[in-house]
Amino acid sequence: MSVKNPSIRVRFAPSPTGFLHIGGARTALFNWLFARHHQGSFILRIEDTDEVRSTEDSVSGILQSMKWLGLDWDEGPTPDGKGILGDYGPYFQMQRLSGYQSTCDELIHKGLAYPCYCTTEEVEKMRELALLAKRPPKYDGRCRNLTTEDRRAKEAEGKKKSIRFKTPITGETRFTDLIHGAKIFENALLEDFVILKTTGVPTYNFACVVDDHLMKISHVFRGDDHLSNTPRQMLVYEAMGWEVPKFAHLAMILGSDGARLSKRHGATSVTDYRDAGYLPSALLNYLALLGWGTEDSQQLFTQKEMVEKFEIERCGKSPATFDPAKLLWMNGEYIRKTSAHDLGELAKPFFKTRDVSAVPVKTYEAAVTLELEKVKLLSDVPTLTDFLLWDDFEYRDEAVTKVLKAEGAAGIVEELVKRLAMLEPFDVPGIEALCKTLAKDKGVKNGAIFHPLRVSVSGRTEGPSLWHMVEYLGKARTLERIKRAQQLIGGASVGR
RNA sequence: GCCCCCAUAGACUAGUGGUUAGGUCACAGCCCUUUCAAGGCUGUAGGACGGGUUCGAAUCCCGUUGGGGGCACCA
Repeated sequence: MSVKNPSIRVRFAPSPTGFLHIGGARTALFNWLFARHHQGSFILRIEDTDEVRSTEDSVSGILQSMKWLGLDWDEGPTPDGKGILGDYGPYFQMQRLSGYQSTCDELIHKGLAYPCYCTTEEVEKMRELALLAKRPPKYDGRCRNLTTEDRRAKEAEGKKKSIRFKTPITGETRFTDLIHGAKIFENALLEDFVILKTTGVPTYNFACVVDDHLMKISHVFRGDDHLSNTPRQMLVYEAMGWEVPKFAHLAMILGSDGARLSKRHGATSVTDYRDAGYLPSALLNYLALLGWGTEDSQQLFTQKEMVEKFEIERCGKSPATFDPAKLLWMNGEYIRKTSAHDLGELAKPFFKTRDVSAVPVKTYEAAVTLELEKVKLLSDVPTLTDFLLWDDFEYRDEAVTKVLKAEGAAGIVEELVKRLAMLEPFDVPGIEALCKTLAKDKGVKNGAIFHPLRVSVSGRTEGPSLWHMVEYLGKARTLERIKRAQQLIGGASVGR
């Protein structure tokens, strides 16, 4: 791995309480782009302090999704989740408890944090009452000034304690956001928030700061739903006398109804898109455009270009609506840039009912080539190519009725069989010339030849270029298929 | 209730004081064409509203409205 710029260290810090979703992927991408652009380090940290909702499955799911997207990290758990990459590990917060504990002790020692013996119920009541009295629903700080004796008494009663941060009651906290500019928050609006739960596990706003400091994180890029957490975190940095990283709060991604993108908007996890047949490169490109753009509004980027051109300062402030239609278009663009060979390989897992690996590679690739321009999703490949790969396809009723049973079609098909059987070589120019000559001989329009031939060999009215398709099938298969079609026509219109 | 964020067409966006307001998706039409696509061309459609500042405002300031987020021993 190349030498990293030590002054650029960013991280993506998901909590493993579910799969990696689109919003998370976008945050990860922007961090990754920034790190790669500046030759810095991209760190993956798992924030698993929610002991109830965190699961190992989520961890492996997130790692897998990151890997699939190609967002490689320089530090963090190894992709299998078992080892450690980098010098600031472990990268699971539940394995870093001693660090939070000692920082917390230091704050208590400095008089900037204190034990609180209130139960969750008591605090909730406090908030309700405050709200009724039209005051902000805050913890009232009743344990702030407990004497040593008070504390001893509470401990003797066996009361559990959490640790709260002593938020300044006056003054303001200000910072400059790389995207939003100067921001000012009044300290008085903040409550004394819990930094260590009764279980000894840190809360998010505390663990995050401790780790970002310990891991020497230089820039924090996250969703702007965290904007109001930032002053709390800054207060902790200041209390500890630590250098504050630079912040950039990314605008949210919304669903079509304008609400934050969530499960009720349909597919929202990265794996949903993988399974639907999207290419990671296309997803990434689309996500990059959600909240970021170049001066010339460039749409398609190679990964290299994206890294080169990405600038956090060019990120927009306003939330962006996720548009599946544009993603689909973009995926088609990426697929058309993929070679038939690669596309074929990528599409193989999407054949659910047939064993495509039994098809000769060349045949399969040739079939994919014929349909390439129609593929938008990898999952389109099976339905687009199955009638080219296997001969036992169904003739569509509508195609048979409309085209094969049309007036004069039977005679044309019969003549096609005769002439095609004698065609040598059986190639595109030959087939085309043969069909056109036949049209002339019969005194009909080209279409009167082309359409029946198409349906005869494919069972459908739409498909690849006719000549190329027939050439691909070869003489034997073509004739077999036409004979099958003739049986479908039956005697009804023969000779007319 | 309080705090915060945001505001260019249906969607993503460019443009930071003087532009015929540009690009992309979607939509419509035309061309290409045996079909379906792909591609090419053309088109419909846009600075929420109200006040300022200024010779001049999408662009700067204030307000209104609308949308979003937060106010946990969740992250």
